[in-house]
Amino acid sequence: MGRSIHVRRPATLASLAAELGVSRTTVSNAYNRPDQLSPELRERVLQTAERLGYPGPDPVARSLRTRKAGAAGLLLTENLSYAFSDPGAVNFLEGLALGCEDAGVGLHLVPASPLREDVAAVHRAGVDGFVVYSVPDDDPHLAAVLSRPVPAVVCDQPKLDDVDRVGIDDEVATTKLAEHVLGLGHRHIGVLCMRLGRERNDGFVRIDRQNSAHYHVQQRRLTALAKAFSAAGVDWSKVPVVERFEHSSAQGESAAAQLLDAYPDVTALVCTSDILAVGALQEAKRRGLRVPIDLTVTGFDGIADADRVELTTVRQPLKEKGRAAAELLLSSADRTGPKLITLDTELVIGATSGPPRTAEQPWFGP
Amino acid sequence: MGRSIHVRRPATLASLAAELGVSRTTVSNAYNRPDQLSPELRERVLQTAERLGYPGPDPVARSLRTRKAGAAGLLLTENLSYAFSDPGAVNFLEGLALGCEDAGVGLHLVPASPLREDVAAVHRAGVDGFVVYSVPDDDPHLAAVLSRPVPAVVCDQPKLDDVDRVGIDDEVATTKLAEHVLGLGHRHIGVLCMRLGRERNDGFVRIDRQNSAHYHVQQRRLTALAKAFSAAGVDWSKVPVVERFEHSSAQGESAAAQLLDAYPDVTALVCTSDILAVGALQEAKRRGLRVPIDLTVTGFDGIADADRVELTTVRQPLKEKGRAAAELLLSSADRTGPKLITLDTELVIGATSGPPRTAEQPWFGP
DNA sequence: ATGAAAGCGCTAACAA
DNA sequence: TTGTTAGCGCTTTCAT
Repeated sequence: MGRSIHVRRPATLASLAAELGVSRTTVSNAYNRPDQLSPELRERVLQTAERLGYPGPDPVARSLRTRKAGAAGLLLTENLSYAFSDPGAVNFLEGLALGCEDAGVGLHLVPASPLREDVAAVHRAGVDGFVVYSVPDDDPHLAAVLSRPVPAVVCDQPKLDDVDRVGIDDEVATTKLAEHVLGLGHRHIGVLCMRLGRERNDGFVRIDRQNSAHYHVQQRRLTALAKAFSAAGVDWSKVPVVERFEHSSAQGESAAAQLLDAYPDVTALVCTSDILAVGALQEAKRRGLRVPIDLTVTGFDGIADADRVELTTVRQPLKEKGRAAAELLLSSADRTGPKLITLDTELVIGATSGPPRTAEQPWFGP
Repeated sequence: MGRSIHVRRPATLASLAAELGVSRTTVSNAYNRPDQLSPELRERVLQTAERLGYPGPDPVARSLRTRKAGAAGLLLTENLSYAFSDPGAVNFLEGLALGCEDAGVGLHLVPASPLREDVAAVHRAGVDGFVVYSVPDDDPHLAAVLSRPVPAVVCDQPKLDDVDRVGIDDEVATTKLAEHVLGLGHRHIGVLCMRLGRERNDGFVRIDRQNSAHYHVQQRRLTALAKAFSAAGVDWSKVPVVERFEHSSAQGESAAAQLLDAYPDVTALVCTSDILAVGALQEAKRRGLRVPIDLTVTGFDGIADADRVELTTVRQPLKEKGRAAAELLLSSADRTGPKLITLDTELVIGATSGPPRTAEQPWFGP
């Protein structure tokens, strides 16, 4: 299998046709429409191709001609490697890959680093459509995707009226969770959330920032919490909310520390992601707080680690979301109006939530 | 951002040029060489583009012209979703994605399902090169990749003389591991390995199959074990080796069961992957075998789960392998001969290996 | 069953 | 600074 043969692209479909003394159509047919020519001729074409080192029709030229790239683009708001390091993203992508594979189309991960505003990569991608995974509404890469004359499907966020989307009902899910925590009796609650905007803001979040968040999912979760808490008589403006730019359990740890330092009377930590919650559990452990006796911790997503630590959380069908996104994208040609797919979620009550230790509910410790 | 504007691709670079009364070069320059024309003209071009709904130069046409796709292809031997479900693959891909992103090139996952021999997907991919991740030497997709006039880099396997490769020294690593197990005193050893060929063969493996394996990595590990065991006086032909086609801990479990049922006197299970080893540990637990007192279990790879269960294993730098593969591929233009990168491995002695409990070698515990 | 003609949309010399 | 000229390599009516 010598690579040295291919030093310079030598043969083309045209040169092969010339060599054979047939038309280019015939050679093309030999590859694309075997039934359109005699088996003998086809064999002769293929043999000569082999001899000349002709590697078959050039995919790019073919794409240009057919206006089909045979690939779906994927846009992430994070570094590309996030696709393989964040458990939620990995699950989503597994489903997406499944869907693409079934349809025989490739999955083109676009190198849209959030650092350099390299929108060019979006324009350079030879794809038939894009899946956009959870980006802020002001992401320039998103704008670039939407400016391209190919269909797009958004997963989770942002909510765009005229673009297909697959997601969950964050309000319903969050409300269920909030009611669970409130139902346990918690009234001193702290919240840990993921980034709300493209600029780094590690720390407490005021109401105005919550309301102007560019990450719709986080915003909706906070809004739902605010609503549920208020309904239970908790003054949302007094509920501490700590934001973290990076999504890692280490950041969850530090966020929990920051919150508990400032609000030691908090009895429950509601986290808008499992990763953050896992970090919060670490921090609780470090402080000698027993979960859920001294502190209730909840997450969101339902990743494998959540199961492992028996986290109380909302499980969402990440893999199915990926599949649905693929199907939505690949069927978008048959449709006219935008379509929205909302998948179900499930409240999972684990071992990390319990009633608070209050004066009313005295607890006789070890 | 109405998508309805783009019902039919209306504007092209040429039509835009015509509208503006300038040449196509000028429009092209407005996008690709801003310094080659006056800012005012450029602005006028961009404005008119906006007005006409011209989405910028078509990426495919540009690729055809420039002979650059701006993407690296990835070929897996498994379903595409394997890239996101196998921990080892995920780690490798994280590194690969990192490397691609740094270079600003996309990562095109090729839908090369092992079921349908859909080699066409390889031919359809508009990429500047391929990374081939751990495939058998007789994989038709691999042949398709090598037939294309673009560079290729193989990760791990197969070993091809004239193709760049990044891998580890499986023989050295396996030998270290074998010597550790032998050094503990084990002489009744069983082996669990991954698939050795493209056809399913779940069960015991005879020598001839070991020697004719198409998965070089597995083969080399077995060979190294054979050599080390023989040197220690263990008759390799009597060492039971169980193969599993699917790579999952459930399969590791059943493989361990199969082996222990037939060879109850085995005191150590050497597994050629951590995943299999994790399954073996499960099975040991199910049988009430204490590890490492009743049974020693070792793995290979160094995935996160291995740490979690304190597995004795060989840690290989999976992420770095990905990075190295990207760098190798993206620099292959500057090189002439094929290049081989061999990364270091580390023997990690965890809590799953210990001396055997035998009559001949009484052991005085801690 | 095969061939001729006509581009797909773009960029890169080179010239002006 | 801008335009002219030539393709990149292929597929696809339509005619033979």
